[in-house]
Amino acid sequence: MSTERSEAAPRNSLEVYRRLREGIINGRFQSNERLVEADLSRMFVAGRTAIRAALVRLDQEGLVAREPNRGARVRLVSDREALEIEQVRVALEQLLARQAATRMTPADLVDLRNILHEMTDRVEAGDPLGYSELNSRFHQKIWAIADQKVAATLVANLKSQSIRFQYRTILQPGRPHNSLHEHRLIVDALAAGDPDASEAAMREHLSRVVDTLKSAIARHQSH
Amino acid sequence: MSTERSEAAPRNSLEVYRRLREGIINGRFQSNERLVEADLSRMFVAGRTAIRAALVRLDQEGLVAREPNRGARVRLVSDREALEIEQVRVALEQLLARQAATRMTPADLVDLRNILHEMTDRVEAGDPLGYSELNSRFHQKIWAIADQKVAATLVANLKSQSIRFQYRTILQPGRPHNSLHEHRLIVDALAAGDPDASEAAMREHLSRVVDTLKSAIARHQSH
DNA sequence: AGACGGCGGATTGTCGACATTATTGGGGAT
DNA sequence: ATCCCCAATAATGTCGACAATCCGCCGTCT
Repeated sequence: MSTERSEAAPRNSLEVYRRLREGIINGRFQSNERLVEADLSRMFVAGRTAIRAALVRLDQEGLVAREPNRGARVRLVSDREALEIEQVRVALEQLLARQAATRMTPADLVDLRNILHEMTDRVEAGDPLGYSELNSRFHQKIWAIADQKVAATLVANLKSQSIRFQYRTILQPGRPHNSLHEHRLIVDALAAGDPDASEAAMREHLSRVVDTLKSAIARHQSH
Repeated sequence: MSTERSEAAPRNSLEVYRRLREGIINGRFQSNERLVEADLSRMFVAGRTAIRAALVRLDQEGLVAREPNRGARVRLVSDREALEIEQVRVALEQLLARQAATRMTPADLVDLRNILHEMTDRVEAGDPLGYSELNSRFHQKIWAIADQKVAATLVANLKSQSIRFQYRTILQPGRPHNSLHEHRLIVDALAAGDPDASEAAMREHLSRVVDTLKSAIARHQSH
């Protein structure tokens, strides 16, 4: 099947890291698939040293699992862990929303409202994928406003780990409509510059996401 | 100065990683100190490959900073970043406390109360270092009860990064006494199995920690 | 037939040498 | 005297080869 997954040669190990990461995130490497260093060394043209460095990094990042003398494989995140990750995300995004409320500028507000309008269009057009994309941009915009590098980095990492579970929540019937409304409430609270309200709105929103993920997983397991 | 910091030879790179990590955390390598691979290779007896792997890991972990072609150095966390880290910790420990409240067993409660008693002793004995140690055990116990690996791992990592700032909060006059009271309130809420109250108590407690850290930093900067 | 033990292929871990890149210090020109 | 350029040096980045380890397979022994 994967006769040709190779690409043009990256010069340095940083490039290898980026490509491997990308490959894992968008599913070109299947979950739990073995990552043999020699193979990767051929696929990307770099030597094994570069591969090795990339794998160590991805291991620490939680995207691959490495067992001593037994090699590396794409890390499979269990349903249980996906839930944990989402719960942590709730906690962190609450913090970010709170912080963002105290730092909003009029320009930021315009940006958020614009994203909101586009989201409305996507919902009306029945385009869940486009909506999902905008959803990401919405949250990232809030991270940027909050200006908390530590929290933002952690959230971004978590997201890359649980990305495969994303579709399970987005594709729920009626979910985009509700989600859109929750986002509006968040923007209103941020616009008012109210930290408590912003945190609460974010919590409300992401708690719903956790709930739908929970039920989606439950349904998935009963099959 | 550092004529002899070397130790017995570790065989594998995992051991190198552990020792280097330990060395950074308890300050045997100063903040911002350059970490030259060849030197480390001699200090620990492993080859440069092992050192390299360890550095990559510690970089991803946030304990060392690596710039391409310019080497690695012990990462210096700024005052600002220490505050961010502590704020993130607040958010995560709230989640952990909430979760712990729903999972408490009678045995867990006994353990927590025991730690509390020991803490009382330390405060009365005027032993802030011993108190600090128990404080760590207290929180770790809650992490264990909560049984959320993702959140617990993140908090532990954050702690290792900001460990140098710890003493600034502990050594404030009157702080241990207040801290002890706050811990009692946390245990009470957990004993009642009340998630909201537990989360609130933890938030109250750690918010105070953030505040004292904030003022300690402000005082430190004015010098 | 089943279990134990050891051989062989495959894969990771380690090392030393070489290539590449930053930095520093000196020499020459203005 | 000052500035700029270039060589010398030191450190990192990369590679290929070798050693150590693990896994599956096969034969043998009970």
